[in-house]
Amino acid sequence: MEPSGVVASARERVRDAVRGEIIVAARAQLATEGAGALSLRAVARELGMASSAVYRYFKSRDDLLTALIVEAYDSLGAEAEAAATLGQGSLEHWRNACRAVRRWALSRPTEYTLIYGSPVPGYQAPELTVAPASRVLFALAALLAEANDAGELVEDPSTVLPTSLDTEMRALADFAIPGVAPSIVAKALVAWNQLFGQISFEVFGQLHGLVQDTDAFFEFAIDAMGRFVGFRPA
Amino acid sequence: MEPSGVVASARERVRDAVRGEIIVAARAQLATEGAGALSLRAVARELGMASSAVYRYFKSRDDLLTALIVEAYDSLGAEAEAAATLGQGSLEHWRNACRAVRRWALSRPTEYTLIYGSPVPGYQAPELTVAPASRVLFALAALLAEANDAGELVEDPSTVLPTSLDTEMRALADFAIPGVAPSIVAKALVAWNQLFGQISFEVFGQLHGLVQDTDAFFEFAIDAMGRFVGFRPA
DNA sequence: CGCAAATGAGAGCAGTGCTCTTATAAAAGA
DNA sequence: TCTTTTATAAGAGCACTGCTCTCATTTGCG
Repeated sequence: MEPSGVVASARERVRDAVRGEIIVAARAQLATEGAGALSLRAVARELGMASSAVYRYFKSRDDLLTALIVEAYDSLGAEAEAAATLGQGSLEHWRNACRAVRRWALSRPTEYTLIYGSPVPGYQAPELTVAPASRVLFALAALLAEANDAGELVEDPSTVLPTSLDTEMRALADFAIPGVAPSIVAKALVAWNQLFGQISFEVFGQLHGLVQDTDAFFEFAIDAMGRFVGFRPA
Repeated sequence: MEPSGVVASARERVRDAVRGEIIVAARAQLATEGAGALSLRAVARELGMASSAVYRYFKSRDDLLTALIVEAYDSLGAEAEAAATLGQGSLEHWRNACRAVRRWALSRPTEYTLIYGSPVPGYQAPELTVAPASRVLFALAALLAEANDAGELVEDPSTVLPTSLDTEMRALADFAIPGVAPSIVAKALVAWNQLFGQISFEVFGQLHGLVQDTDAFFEFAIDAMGRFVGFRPA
């Protein structure tokens, strides 16, 4: 009999509870041990169950990893979405969104590593991770669209795109942020890469010895990149 | 007896040869299997020797990993250094250096992942990796210094730094690129993060479905960021 | 030539992901 | 209520991993 979906049977509820416990334990182990060192057996030990029992809930280690990845993407996406409407003016919205992403990354570094670091060896992200993975980008796109509607996005006429890129950016704009100029879309993508590049470098320790006041440097970067994209300062 | 260093004894030469063979086999396995899946036993099998014998040459798996990392850093550094003097004008030098980094990354993705992706679980980079890791950054710094000396670097007076960042960037400039304005140093670091952020996103597949013509997009980015830093177009 | 050092091979330990069979508990049907 | 079906748990086992030990062999140097 197919479960009705909304109303969960007693068995289903306890099953979901166990699933949740496994995920919690796995996340704890992830935080302490690191991404690829996530061991199903260790999680099982932690929970006092046989390793084989865990396979009733996750058919493979990658399956468990996927659950963690989806959770991380969703958590980060929610933070970014919430922050993208804070403050006054588009530039401040942009900055707050960036700050939210960084704050999340620094508070949950192993999970940031999981989703924005190198792919875990042998792991292939399944289809269902695509949607949650896009949330941050969509939040930034919405930000862009609002700024454009409010007239707070100025286009630099000296920015020229080659035709191939122009048509691509135009298509991208039509899909997600109608009305925004192709050159601004391209710049926004550049800024997006900058944002995650900088956060990754900070999380992965690549800034060590170069920059001490990472807070100030980050503020400088998001301000500069915000203006680069075309946000008009309030 | 300490080996004289320059002249290698017969034993030392064959030892170095075996070491080299192991590294080659390891790199091959790295390329096919991925970063964290590098197995000492597998490379031993490949070379037809017992796994325990490999431990005569590398005292741990991390030790072998370090050798690969150093080799990768040096290879990338050499490419960047060579490219940073190609072409006419600072902006073109900058662009060629960026192109070289990207070309290297795309041609050796697993090794790029090894050095710029998430740290391998449980692996702690030893001190001796610091120097080769800095080569790319130093190449870019030299580029900046030359551009500044040639008067091809213009400072945007509207760029203001907070005092803490100003002193830091000034100290950084004094150390590596004397004469370059603090605001330009900060912008160069932003551009550096952008460069590796974009390349990482491309290598890790995060650009999939967003940008098709990654070549054109990269050209746009390095041109835009080059101007952002202050390189005067030739 | 002989000796000491370097090397190779093998066994073994503790760990991993994963699969299989067997036992048990719980829900569903008669 | 009793039986049957189904989900879960447990354990053994396979093939693999990094790494350490011992023991035999080779090899180069004095």
